[in-house]
Amino acid sequence: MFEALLQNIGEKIALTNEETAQLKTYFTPKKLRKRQYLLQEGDVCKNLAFTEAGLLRLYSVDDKGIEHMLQFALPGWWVVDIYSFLTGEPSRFNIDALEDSELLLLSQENFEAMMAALPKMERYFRILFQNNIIAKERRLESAIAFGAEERYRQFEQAYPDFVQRIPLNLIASYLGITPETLSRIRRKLARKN
Amino acid sequence: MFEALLQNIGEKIALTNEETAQLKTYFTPKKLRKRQYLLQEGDVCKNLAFTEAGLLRLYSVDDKGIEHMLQFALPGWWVVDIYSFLTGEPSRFNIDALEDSELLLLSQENFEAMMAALPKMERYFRILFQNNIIAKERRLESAIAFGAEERYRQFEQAYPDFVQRIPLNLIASYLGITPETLSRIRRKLARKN
DNA sequence: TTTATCACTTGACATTTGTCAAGCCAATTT
DNA sequence: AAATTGGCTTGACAAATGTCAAGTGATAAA
Repeated sequence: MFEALLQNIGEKIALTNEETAQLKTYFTPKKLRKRQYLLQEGDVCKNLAFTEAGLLRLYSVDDKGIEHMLQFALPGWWVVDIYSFLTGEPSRFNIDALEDSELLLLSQENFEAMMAALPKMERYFRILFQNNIIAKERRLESAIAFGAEERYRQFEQAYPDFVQRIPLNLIASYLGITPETLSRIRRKLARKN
Repeated sequence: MFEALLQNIGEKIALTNEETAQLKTYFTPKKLRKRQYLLQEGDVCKNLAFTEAGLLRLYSVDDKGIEHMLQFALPGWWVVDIYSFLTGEPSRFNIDALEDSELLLLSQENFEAMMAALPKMERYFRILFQNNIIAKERRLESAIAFGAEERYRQFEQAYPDFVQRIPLNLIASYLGITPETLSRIRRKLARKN
């Protein structure tokens, strides 16, 4: 139930057995069915969510009803609308499950209690935020500096797991292109090899 | 010399006069001339840099020698290659001055000493990182969900100062379009009003 | 088992954006 | 003061990507 979370934390900081036992008390397990919402736009995002099993997506819907994938969350990944979480304002995003999933939820109250009780976790989250910034910088650079084909190649290289697990129409959206364009790119790349 | 920095910090946390005096000791002032590098690709980014006056840019250069603007820094903004700063690896980015500028530099060593001596600054930087993530999420969404014209309109709205201060060819690069396309978009928008 | 839906691909055509070249004007350098 | 460079715009054409429709096969629902 906590395997993926403890492994993720263990990669960044060392916790004693007592600390680990205490840490678990701050999290609330939650199961989602495929297509079930964790967060719906207009609601406040009240939890940080860690993915223990399954697959989630965070996306927005524009004026025309078109969905734009902004993030996927495989096991080992956190997913949250950080703006809504921090400000308490209603979110512009949706989070739902692409497969039946198991999450560990951390409310803001518990987040702060945990930080107070386990100051090592400040370091864990600072590293997490920093890694998040680095990943976003890479993705931003990809988005503005490269065409669709190169963005797909970089995506395949960075996230080989994703291409197996996630529908191509959602990957296309994540890359900012249409499914037709992605299909043509894949055909072209397949012919090159 | 520290006005913009202290104002920026004061917006997020409260420091006593003693703490403020101590804080200043961790920073090294630096002046850059227009076009002078702060960071050149291949070098390690050793400092967090706060912009007291002037204007900087952070950019990469691709295989074809084309520059891609990733960030601008007006007074009140920090600029750093966070990956290189944290890992000590050579940077893929460049930082230089678009105008004569004054910076306050914070080395990694001083960064950690300051955190130890002034734990309030953990909160300041956590808020900074969080705000950074939020801004990048907005920008990513803009990049993948909207066409060039809409991205320019959002940029104008979010950063009215930038359009006055920054050459249009650099803004075009930041938006992931060519100067010609930006020029046509501006002409079209001017005709709508 | 049958029907419906979803994911994916392909063709034909439209739109957006890029490339190249040229010209103008302001700013900078000599 | 003159020459050079940089910033910006515009025209003509090319390339990349989007849109719409149709078809196939797998998966899910009835």
